[in-house]
Amino acid sequence: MSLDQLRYFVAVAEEENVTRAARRLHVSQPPLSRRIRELEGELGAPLFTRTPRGVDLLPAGRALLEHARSILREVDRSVDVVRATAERDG
Amino acid sequence: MSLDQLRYFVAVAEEENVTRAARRLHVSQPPLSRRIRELEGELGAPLFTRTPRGVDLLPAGRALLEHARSILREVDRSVDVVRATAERDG
DNA sequence: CGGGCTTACGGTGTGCGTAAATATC
DNA sequence: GATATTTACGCACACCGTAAGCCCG
Repeated sequence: MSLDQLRYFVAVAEEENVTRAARRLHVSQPPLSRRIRELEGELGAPLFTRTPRGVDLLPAGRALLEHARSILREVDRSVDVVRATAERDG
Repeated sequence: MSLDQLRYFVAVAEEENVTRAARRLHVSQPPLSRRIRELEGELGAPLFTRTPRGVDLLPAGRALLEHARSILREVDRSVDVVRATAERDG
């Protein structure tokens, strides 16, 4: 599982649609779809159901969404903290 | 910044020595050294000072170490939660 | 010299984009 | 037929390991 995969997942979960998420992420849709499937494969659990209009979050997907957001937030914060610390203490 | 980079960083920080960290991670030392340098480059801040015996954590490195451990813990926990949720709710 | 970090280099695998296929309304 | 996801395919980039180089006690 990679941070990119989590970012991809969050976008798809928020858009509930792979095509729109791909546009938002500035990547093409087939690789995005594939990486979501790979993520589901790694976790051993489906995260979405596929519908004619897009995708719907399953309970496991909703659980991951919270965690993914939290992880990505902490990553961003870490970068800020490290830079600020380097700035301050040389 | 990738999760692998954070795992590599944590090992080097704990061992205070790239060679030992490489053994622990079952990777060879040159790529490990390079990825640490790349991480420093991405962050725009050095994380270690190089010494004849190995490496010493700088303040920015100590700050990152805490965050990295926390992030990696949350990643592991997320996997558990997602699997448990999928198990429970089908 | 010995131990450690770094640079050089070649190979492999992962991830992307385009194009074609499949499915549902 | 339109909109959406998935599969096929070829290519580029990232990462690794081996080998060689560099620095300091």
